[in-house]
Amino acid sequence: MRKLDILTGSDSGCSEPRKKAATRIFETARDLFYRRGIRAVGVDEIVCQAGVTKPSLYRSFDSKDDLVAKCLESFAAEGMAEIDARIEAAGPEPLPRLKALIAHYAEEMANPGFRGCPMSNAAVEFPEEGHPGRLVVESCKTAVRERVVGLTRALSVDDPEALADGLILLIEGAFSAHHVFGSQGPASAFSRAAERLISSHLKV
Amino acid sequence: MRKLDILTGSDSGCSEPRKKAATRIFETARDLFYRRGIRAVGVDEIVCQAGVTKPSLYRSFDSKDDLVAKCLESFAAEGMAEIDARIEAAGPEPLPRLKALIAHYAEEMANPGFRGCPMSNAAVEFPEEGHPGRLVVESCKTAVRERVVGLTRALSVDDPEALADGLILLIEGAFSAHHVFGSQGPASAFSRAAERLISSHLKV
DNA sequence: GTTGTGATACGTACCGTTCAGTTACATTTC
DNA sequence: GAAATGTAACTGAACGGTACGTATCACAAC
Repeated sequence: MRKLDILTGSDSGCSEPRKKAATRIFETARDLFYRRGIRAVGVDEIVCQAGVTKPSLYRSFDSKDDLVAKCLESFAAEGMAEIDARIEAAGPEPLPRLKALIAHYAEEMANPGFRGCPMSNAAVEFPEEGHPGRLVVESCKTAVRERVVGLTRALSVDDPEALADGLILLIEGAFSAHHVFGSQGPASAFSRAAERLISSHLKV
Repeated sequence: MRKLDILTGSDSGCSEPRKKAATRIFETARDLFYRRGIRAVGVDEIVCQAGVTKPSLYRSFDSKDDLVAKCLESFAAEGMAEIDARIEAAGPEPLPRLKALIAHYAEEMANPGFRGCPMSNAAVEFPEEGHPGRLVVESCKTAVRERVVGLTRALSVDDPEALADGLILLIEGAFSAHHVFGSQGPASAFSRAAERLISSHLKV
């Protein structure tokens, strides 16, 4: 249980005395897994690019799968914190909160380094039930779905669950379409489609 | 160029005299790649499950990547033929044709063996530009996008391109959401969301 | 103030396995 | 007698993973 403490790399002061091996490994793995895919990246490449050695990896992580799961957990926590912050910043009114969520995803996809959702990508790479990484993905996606349906239920719309799921389809679709078409493809229609879907549920 | 001829395995008659090695390899690879992922399946497993040997694989295919690309081509051709047939069967009216396309995807996702779109999955597994499999994916997705935009342009709607892209987001989103949530998740809202999006563009 | 000593952190070198791909040759099938 | 396939071994690289040696630092003892 203490293993994760080391990942923070809290050196408290000093002039960048080179991060701890575990931290370097973790950050490098996160980057490589996201950019190139998880199965496509071997542990040798991770330690090489992190400037450390393999035993350092296995001292801090039980296995590659463990490292994968911890990276995905990090992605999930980061993503959830971002959308929660974005929703809160939109104030108390339900509609602006929902639109803030849409805007957040639209901006995220406009980032130059964007290469889809790390969770959705992992779900494709690990179809086998029970994979440690898959569990993280499932709980994260479920949490997001609950956030969205929580927002639509606060709205005065017909069938808020259907609206929430429709919006999730648009979000996931934009993630996916980005892989093939980039940000100028169908993903560019994301915000407008989401707004249309919302208003079609609103005007009853 | 003759290599593909063998894949049809046209034995013309006889009582199932065991298919040709290339055919068995091809069909087995298609199945395994789709069910388990491309990177997760090795050539040894393919030839083992196909009941053939490795030299037979490399006599018919230049490499694993070549086999991957040919499998993806097959998926693409099959998919395109299905949606074209479905659209044609819907008659000459543009709206029923578009709705037939939506219905097709909805039915496809209801299949028990459904595990997302082979093309979209491959795009996640092979992010590197220029991969032989990726070229197939890109041309296929582009062709589908052209089909959809062709259908929406035939409709009297405002911004048919935006409608087409919105529908593509819903389709891709349903593919993607299916990986995590199965057919009972957000993907179940696919048809209704598509209909709402279409009518929101129609009533102008 | 130098010299033990133990714990932490890390690297060197290697393990066995699996990967994609190949070879030479024997066997089946038509 | 070709053409297609199987047998059995192999290559070299990459894979995930590990036994073991070494550097570093804190804290003590002398």
